[in-house]
Amino acid sequence: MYAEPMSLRYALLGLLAEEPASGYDLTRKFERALRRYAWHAQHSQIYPELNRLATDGLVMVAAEGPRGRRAYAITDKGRSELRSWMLNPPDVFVVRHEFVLRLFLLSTLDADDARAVLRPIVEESARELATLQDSIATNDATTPPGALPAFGRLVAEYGLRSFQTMHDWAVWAMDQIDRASPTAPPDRPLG
Amino acid sequence: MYAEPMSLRYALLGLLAEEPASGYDLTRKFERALRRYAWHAQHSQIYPELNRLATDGLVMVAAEGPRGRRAYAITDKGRSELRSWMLNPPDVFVVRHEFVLRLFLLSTLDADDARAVLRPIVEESARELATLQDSIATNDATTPPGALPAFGRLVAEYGLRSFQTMHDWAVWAMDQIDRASPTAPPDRPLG
DNA sequence: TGCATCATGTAAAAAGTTACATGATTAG
DNA sequence: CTAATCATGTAACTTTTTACATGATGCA
Repeated sequence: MYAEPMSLRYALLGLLAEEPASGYDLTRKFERALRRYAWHAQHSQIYPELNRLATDGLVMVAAEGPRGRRAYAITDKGRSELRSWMLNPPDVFVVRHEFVLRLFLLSTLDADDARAVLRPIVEESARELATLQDSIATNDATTPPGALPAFGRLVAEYGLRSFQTMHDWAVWAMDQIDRASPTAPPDRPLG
Repeated sequence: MYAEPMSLRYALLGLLAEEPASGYDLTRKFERALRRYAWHAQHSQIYPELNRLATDGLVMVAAEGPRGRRAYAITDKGRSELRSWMLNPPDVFVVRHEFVLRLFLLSTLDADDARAVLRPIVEESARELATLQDSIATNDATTPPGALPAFGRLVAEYGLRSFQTMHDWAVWAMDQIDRASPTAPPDRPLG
């Protein structure tokens, strides 16, 4: 009876609920913050959608700047639509995760190829983890001790834990493969 | 210079690398196994793609059955294309995860609404976790002890750890919100 | 003055979803 | 005999990507 996907619409509404932004700003937020974890959208999709949101009265032009810049702000109507979307999650979430798809297909490779796929995952997730840990530490240090943690902190924690999980899993998986079919004779100490 | 996404193509190739299957079988595999974790595709997308894969010589009709059923098998060419795709991951993976998007937007809600969003996550991830743990235990029990673990086991482990992470995080997040703004006066024991 | 970045759009093509359409086989 | 499931397709529509297109501002 009803459709209700259109996550892009709510992603934009959500970002504008945090603070007013232009299409250009929003494009950068997707690229920098959302893309690797949650959702992506190009500017060619964002600008038309902002215009539709404005037509529907969910956002409004809050300020104009140089080079035709238009900063949008969410309206009360927009805020209420966003809230109702947030409080009514679907039964199954849309998931499209090429990394996990590749995990599923690891079984099509032999042990050496599988190791070659896993190795960079171990390395990159370790790097990613360190970066995140660092930026969280910096953030926590600047927050007054004992004060309420900002919501952004919750997302950061989720990202941190997810990378930790990925890293630990990849190390474990490598080990499983090594046990099943060692490349070289294991360098076993005496005893 | 080159495009190279078309993950659906490789998802199909990968599933067919495990065992021959019909479009109908593949549709069910997406629905049952891949959809919640990695990727989804409808039969209306699968059938045309299988025909294209056959035209390109990456798969072939291996068997015909009742009701016009056609079981496809991967060819050597298909296997080699799949391998090269697997060994050449992109710099950034395609990610589209409505659940995580909603996490990002949690900051647009007040504490009560945020709790209302998190509560079902805690409950559902716990259920999911129990189901997965169960099916892994059953699987591990039927596998000869000390034998090489099948690759499917690696994916199952990843799923398990991911749900555990989600669950633990959601519990932690609820607690953080409670600390910042308790709903009712905390039922604090004397002392 | 020239280059990077800011800033917004549209058009064409590809990918994905929903709806329409049809028929065979099998188990109860 | 009839309902569920197996089985494959196409059409219309929506969403997303890639490419085309243009110009202003600020900094070195």
